[in-house]
Amino acid sequence: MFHEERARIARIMREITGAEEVEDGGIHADLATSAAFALAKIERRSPMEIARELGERIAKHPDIGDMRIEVKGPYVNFHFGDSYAEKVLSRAIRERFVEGERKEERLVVEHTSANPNGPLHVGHIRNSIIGDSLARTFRCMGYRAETQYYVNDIGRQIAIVVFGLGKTGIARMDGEKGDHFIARVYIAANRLLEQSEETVEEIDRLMQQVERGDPATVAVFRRAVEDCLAGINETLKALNVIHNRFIWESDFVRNGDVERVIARVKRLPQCHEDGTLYLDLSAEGIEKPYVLKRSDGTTVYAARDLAYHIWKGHNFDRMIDVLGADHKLIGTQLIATLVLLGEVPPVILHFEFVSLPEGSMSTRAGKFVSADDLVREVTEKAFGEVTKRRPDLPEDERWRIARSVAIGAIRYDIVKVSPEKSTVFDWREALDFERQSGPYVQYAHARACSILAKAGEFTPAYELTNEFEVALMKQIGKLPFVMEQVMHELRPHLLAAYARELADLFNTFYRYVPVLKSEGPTRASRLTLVLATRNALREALEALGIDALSSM
RNA sequence: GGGCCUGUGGCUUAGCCUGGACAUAGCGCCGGGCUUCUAACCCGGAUGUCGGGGGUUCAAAUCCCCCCAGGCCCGCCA
Repeated sequence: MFHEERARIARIMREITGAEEVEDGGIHADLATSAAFALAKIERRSPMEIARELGERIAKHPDIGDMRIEVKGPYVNFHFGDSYAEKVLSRAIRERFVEGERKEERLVVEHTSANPNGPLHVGHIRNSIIGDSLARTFRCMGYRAETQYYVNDIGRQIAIVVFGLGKTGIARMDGEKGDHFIARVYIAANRLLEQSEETVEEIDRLMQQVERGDPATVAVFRRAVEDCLAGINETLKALNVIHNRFIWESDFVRNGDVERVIARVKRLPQCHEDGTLYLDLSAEGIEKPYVLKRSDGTTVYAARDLAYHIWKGHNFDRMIDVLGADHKLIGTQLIATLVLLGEVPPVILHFEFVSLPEGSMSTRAGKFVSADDLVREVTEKAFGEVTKRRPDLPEDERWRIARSVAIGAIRYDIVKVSPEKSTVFDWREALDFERQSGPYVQYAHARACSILAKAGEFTPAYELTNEFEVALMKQIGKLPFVMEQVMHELRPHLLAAYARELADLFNTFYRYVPVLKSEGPTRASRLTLVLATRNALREALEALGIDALSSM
């Protein structure tokens, strides 16, 4: 595997030069080092001369095996030896390719956690897709990763919904999803809110009642949140997004955790109570006060979030939160406070906003493209494409494929962009199933499956005879390395790029290298390569939450 | 006004943290390829002041400083 070879060179470099200087060889080699430049400065000799000596010393190292060392100017290049193909392919054709031994570390990935005041829109699902892909990658690599949706069921937004349910007279339509119904109520309630100040007081009163635990109010809140959440969950399921648990914010109020953490916070010297209860974190470099209680004694989201994270910290070894860039300030405040309390802070992955061509999205203003609309449109387009290509298939089979293709297109389209980039939602791109897309990768997988289905039994062999086969095998060998990178850097888009490159290489191989028509050990080797490719594609797609179709 | 993020061919985008050998790919454009394992495919071509300016370095898309443009945040919302 690539990561093992890389680690080996790093070790050898460390022994010889004292620094683990290894880099990707790009088009020149599998791995390379430019350590000669740094040494040239210290030793005051030419980098070429040093590279030459370095190359000789590395070549003599007992651990170098059959790796070929090549000195090119100031660079020392490493080319994997003949044994590499068998190392990679014999491993990749196993039932589970990347998964190593099971890790004991317990992870919790919190993602989506959208307020239950309407359906998920194309901004929310960026959170879901990044978070779900991350959790899946951890699981692929043998970690125990639980995903949680933190349900804000007692915030101001929900109070507005409850108020609206009583005042607007809006009723749920036949067949309407709960989340879409709640959104209509929420939007209408906000209109009323803009008109009079008394309504604001009414909402404050609702929030006080629910926090006190007034049974009637609690029941109305609960019902509204459940209706909305049922709709949201349906959307998430359609997107292959899995939440292991929904954690209700109000539980931390009811079980006393919130009061307990407030009591602890009060003992901190940074805590102040004048009107509101807040922390002055300016010594931590945060100028904005971190308010935990309103002047009417009710808690704000921050207080409940603190309790939630303390609970997570006690039940998991590592916490990862996926949050929008708008949560950066509050995220820093949360982390600083947890540290002051001697608790474990989460690692927060922030992603930048998705906007519409006409401006930013807003549930309150009713300006958004819902995930449900997106899924429906893309599925219909996909159904058309499937029908065009496979008119022979029965209709339900075509719909099944279309759904998988649509989710592949949507998830890939979103996950492929680095999280720190803000994006503008574009229907044309969302509906594109061509080269840099999920369906493109799914298609490569289906082609591999098709060959294997026609091949019958074969004994694995590892004799690669041309550049197409070698390039493909090398890309397969990188999958564990890429997944490691995704876990360390919390950047699932790297996996999307990897999968696309793997599909590229396979498609080229497919075009130039006949498999079923070849014979003897060549045929066995090519089938081994196809099987390895299928496994690598399958596991990469699995980590991206995209169905690995065997036919499309 | 302050903070964080972003700025790479007409459009979208990788690389930036961890500086190195001709800057990644897609769309679009031009030209080819289905009597060969699914053409949601493949091959070739044109297109780049890596926002601008300084600096550090043997070497800068990558590090530092300044400026410009866009997004987000700066609530007793979440």
